[in-house]
Amino acid sequence: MEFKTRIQFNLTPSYPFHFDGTFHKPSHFPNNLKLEEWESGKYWQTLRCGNELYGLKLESKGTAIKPKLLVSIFSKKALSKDKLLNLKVEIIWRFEVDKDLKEFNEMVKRDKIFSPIFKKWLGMRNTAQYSLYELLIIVIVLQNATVRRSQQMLDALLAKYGIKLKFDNIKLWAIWLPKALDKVSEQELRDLKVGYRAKFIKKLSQDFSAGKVDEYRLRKLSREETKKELMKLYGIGPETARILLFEIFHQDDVFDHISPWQQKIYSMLFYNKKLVSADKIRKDVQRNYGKYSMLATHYIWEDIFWRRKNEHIEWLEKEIRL
DNA sequence: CATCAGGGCCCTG
DNA sequence: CAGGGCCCTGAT
Repeated sequence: MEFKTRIQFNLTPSYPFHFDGTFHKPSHFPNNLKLEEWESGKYWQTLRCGNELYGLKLESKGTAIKPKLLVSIFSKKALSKDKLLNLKVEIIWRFEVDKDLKEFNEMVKRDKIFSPIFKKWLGMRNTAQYSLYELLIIVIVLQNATVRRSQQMLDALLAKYGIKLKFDNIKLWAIWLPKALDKVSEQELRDLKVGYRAKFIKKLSQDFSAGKVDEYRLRKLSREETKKELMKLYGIGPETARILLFEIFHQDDVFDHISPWQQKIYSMLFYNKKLVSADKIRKDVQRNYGKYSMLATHYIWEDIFWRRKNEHIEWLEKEIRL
């Protein structure tokens, strides 16, 4: 499928703004059938907004003092005014274009250990690249699996049910709509070697297809209410809910659940020690960064994965099991 | 060749 | 609320 119709507009992000830190998250696992593409100053992804699919391209324009985003939206046919307005609102929300980082930046400027890292990524946002359903699929293939296996599962699912979209001379994949799995049996999903996750994917897709989950309503709830609603979903426990709260609902303080593999990486990052108790890590991070505990951790976390692109970090390689 | 844990969650007792 | 089971893979 190719989208050739294009409409462009500019957005002015709140200052300061860090384009590359915002639109490339090196800690995310790379599967082969790509959902997004990035190079310095440019970013492409397929974009789900309601039941519609678009191609999205973002480019860094303007200057460091006056940052600007050039947004290009590719679609099958010309967009109505309403849809365009909706998309603008959605893009601003998803990528935190308007985020007020003043208080956060003031706080981390005084950080005794990590202020250089916060300075380096000044203006970075935590983005919601995906719709709730899309990220649910991704986090489910992450559960109880090594990175390589997660890649295999997502690739297999995309190859069978995904949509290959060409726009701006680039080919990317998009995750199917929930209703596309209406007539797909649990066994057919199992045949893609997703194991017991087939049941999760099937049930979740049914619930979304039946309109039982309203992402836009959840955005308006408090953190605790949203978490409660998410945990009701079949296959969604505390860890998955935490990821969703941060990466979809922009809750900056969800540093409550620390899994064993994260504990090992945090121990090295924060203390340069092999293993610090999860309880101590949680208390220290919450005390140091308060309502920005997850956002602050996100900066430090992504920074080490950026460094990994150019240097070999022995202890990290050991923790990233392929 | 077997055995086992892994970017968790569900279900049972 | 603790513990077993779950799918499949690659590591040992």
